[in-house]
Amino acid sequence: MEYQEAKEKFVSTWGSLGTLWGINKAMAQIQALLFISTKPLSMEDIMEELKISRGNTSMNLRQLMDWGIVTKEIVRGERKEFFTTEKDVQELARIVAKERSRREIKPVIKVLEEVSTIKDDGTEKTKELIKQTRALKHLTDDLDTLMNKLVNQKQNWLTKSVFKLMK
Amino acid sequence: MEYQEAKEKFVSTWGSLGTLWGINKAMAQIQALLFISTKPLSMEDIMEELKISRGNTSMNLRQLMDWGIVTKEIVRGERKEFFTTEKDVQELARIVAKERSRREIKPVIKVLEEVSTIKDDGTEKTKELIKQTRALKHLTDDLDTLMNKLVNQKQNWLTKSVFKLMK
DNA sequence: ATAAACTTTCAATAATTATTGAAAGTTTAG
DNA sequence: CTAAACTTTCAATAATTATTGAAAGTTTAT
Repeated sequence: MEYQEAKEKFVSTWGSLGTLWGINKAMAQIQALLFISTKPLSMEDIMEELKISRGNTSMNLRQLMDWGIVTKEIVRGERKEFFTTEKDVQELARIVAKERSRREIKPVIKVLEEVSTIKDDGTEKTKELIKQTRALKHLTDDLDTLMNKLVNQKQNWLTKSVFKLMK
Repeated sequence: MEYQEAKEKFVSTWGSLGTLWGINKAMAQIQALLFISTKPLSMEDIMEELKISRGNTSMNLRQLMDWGIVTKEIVRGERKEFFTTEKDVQELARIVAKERSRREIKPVIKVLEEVSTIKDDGTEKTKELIKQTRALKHLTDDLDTLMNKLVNQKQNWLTKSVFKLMK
C-alpha cells in the first residue's frame, strides 16, 4: 500500500468512525487529516483534500475548536488561517472523554436522578421503574467516575490502568 | 412527578441516548420500555405504548435480539410472542461492551494495523502517517483490552474497578 | 477610506436514515 | 386442509442530518 492509498484509507475510516465518538463525518475527517499532517493546514488545503465546500469546512473547524481538539495557528507572512490538531493520542482521548462526559453522560444522569426519585405510590410498576432507573443511574455514575479517573491520571494512564486491573 | 410522566421521560431520554451506545431511537425506546416493565410485552403492547408501526417494531425487536439484549418469551395460553430484556444492568453493560468491541472497535484496529505497517519510503509525511496511526492503534488496542477486562470480571466489576484505580 | 483577501452564515438542496403499511410469509387450531 | 392469528419483509415515504454556495461579514494592507 502506497502513502496516498493509506492516507485515504485512514481518513475515511476515521471519518466513518466519527459516529462512535459522537461527531459527524466531515468533522472526523478533518481531524484525521490534521492528525497525520506534518504541518498546519489552511481551509483551502482541507477543502481540496477532502473535496468539501468552504462552508462545510468552516463550520466543522469551528466545532472542532469548540471541542478543544483543533487550534488556529498563525503562520508568519501568511494572511489566511492555519489549523492544527492535538497530536498526542492520550491527550486527545482525555479531551474527548471529558467532553462526552459533560455533553452526554451528565445530562442523562440528571434525568435518571429525577425519574428514580419519584414518589413511591406502592404499585408494582412504580417500584419497578424506581428500582431499574436507580440501578441504571448507579451504573452510569460509576462508568462516568471511572472514565474521569482513567483520564485524569496524567502519565501513561492507560497502560497503568490496564496493569492495575490485571492484579 | 407521576408514574406516567416519569416513564415517558425515561423512555424518551433513553431513546435519544441510543446514539451514544450506537443504536437507533426506536430500538433504544423498546429496550427502555421492556426494562421497566413488570411483565413481558407483546408486539401490540409495544406499538401501542410507543406509537410506532408494526413493521418498525418487528425490525427493531429483531435487532435487539441480534444484540442479545432481548429474548422471546412463550406465555402459556397465548398465541402471540412476548418479549423481555435483560434486567441486570451490569449484564446489560457487559453485552453492549462486547458487541461494540466486536462490531466497531475490532474492525478499526484492523485498518489501523494495515495503515500503520505500510512501507516506510523515507519521506517525512510517510513517517508521520506511520507514527500517528501506530499511536492510535496502541490507544485503541489498550482501550479495547481495558473494556474487555472490566467487563469480564464477573461480580461487581465496576465497583471493584473503581476501587482498584483509586489506589 | 477602500479594496482585496479571507471567513462566516444560512437558506436551499442533497444525502442519509428511519418509519410506515400493506402484501407475503409462517404458524397454529380446528 | 384451510382459515385465522400472527410476524416479517420491503418498496414507498417521511424525517432528519449534512452539505453547498453565494451573500454578508471581517480583517488587513496600502
